Amino acid sequence: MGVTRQTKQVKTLLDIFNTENNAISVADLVKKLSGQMNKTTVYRILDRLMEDGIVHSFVGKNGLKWYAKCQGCSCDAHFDVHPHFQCKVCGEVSCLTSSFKIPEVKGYKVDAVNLLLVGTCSDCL
Amino acid sequence: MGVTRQTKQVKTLLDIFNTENNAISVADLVKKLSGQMNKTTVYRILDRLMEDGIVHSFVGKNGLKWYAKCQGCSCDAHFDVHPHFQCKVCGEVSCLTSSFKIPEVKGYKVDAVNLLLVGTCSDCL
DNA sequence: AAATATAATGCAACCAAGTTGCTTAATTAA
DNA sequence: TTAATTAAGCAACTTGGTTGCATTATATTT
Ligand SMILES: [Mn+2]
Ligand SMILES: [Mn+2]
Ligand SMILES: [Zn+2]
Ligand SMILES: [Zn+2]
Repeated sequence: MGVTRQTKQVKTLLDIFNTENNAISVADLVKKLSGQMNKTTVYRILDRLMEDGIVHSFVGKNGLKWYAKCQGCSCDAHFDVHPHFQCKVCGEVSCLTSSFKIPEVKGYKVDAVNLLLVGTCSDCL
Repeated sequence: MGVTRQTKQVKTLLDIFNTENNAISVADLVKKLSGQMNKTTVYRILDRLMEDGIVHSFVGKNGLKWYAKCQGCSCDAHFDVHPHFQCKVCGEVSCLTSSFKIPEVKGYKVDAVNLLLVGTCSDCL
């Protein structure tokens, strides 16, 4: 299990994910929380929250790690497989609700799919 | 235009991409070529080769940058839009020939798609 | 075959993201 | 309230990637 103690820092992180609709990069979190919390703490809490199925992570177009809140996941399995969208203009990253089928590739066994759409979001169009 | 002079270092890089079927991470290239070539040079040549449509780049599942040879691209446009596959066992990354249609998302303008399949390759099954 | 112009390399220093080991503090249970 | 132990802080480190500038090598001109 991931989080076992309800520390002030865990509450802070949970609050951020509960009020924020979009995904957040770890780098941004560390910056935003500098002074409140050590960056090592941020990384470790995110790890634990992911173990618990509270958040999920993925890699953005520049190789940075992003986190977003899960919808209906548990510590046993991450169910919400979905694409992500990254806006080239404002930089915002969001989870898309549209599902997609895992493509079959002959000779390969596909376990996970990372689908990142890059373009311009509705606000920036 | 990217490459204008046929230096020893450029030839070395081109030779690697012409003999290697799979994608190569920049980190691996820098390691493999250490002693032969400065890492700054590796990064800069890769940039130029990409400008010329000779190689293309993408981000692997751990956020590392990978390069692979293009098929039929020019300095004007990178045409070969395709998914990539990363094997969790041996770590190899390869370009998939299967094409896919760019998904439409209401309200968004999608310019590029990064599709990375993660699983087990035929050698490791 | 020099001389020239300048593209490209090497080097060192730097930056940013992420990790590790260990000490100290805070939460929870007894 | 004490004790057990999870979790936070801190500092040092690692790795991938970038930048500025001096030097070298390529291609072109004379
Ligand atoms: Mn998501
Ligand atoms: Mn490819
Ligand atoms: Zn936007
Ligand atoms: Zn494999």
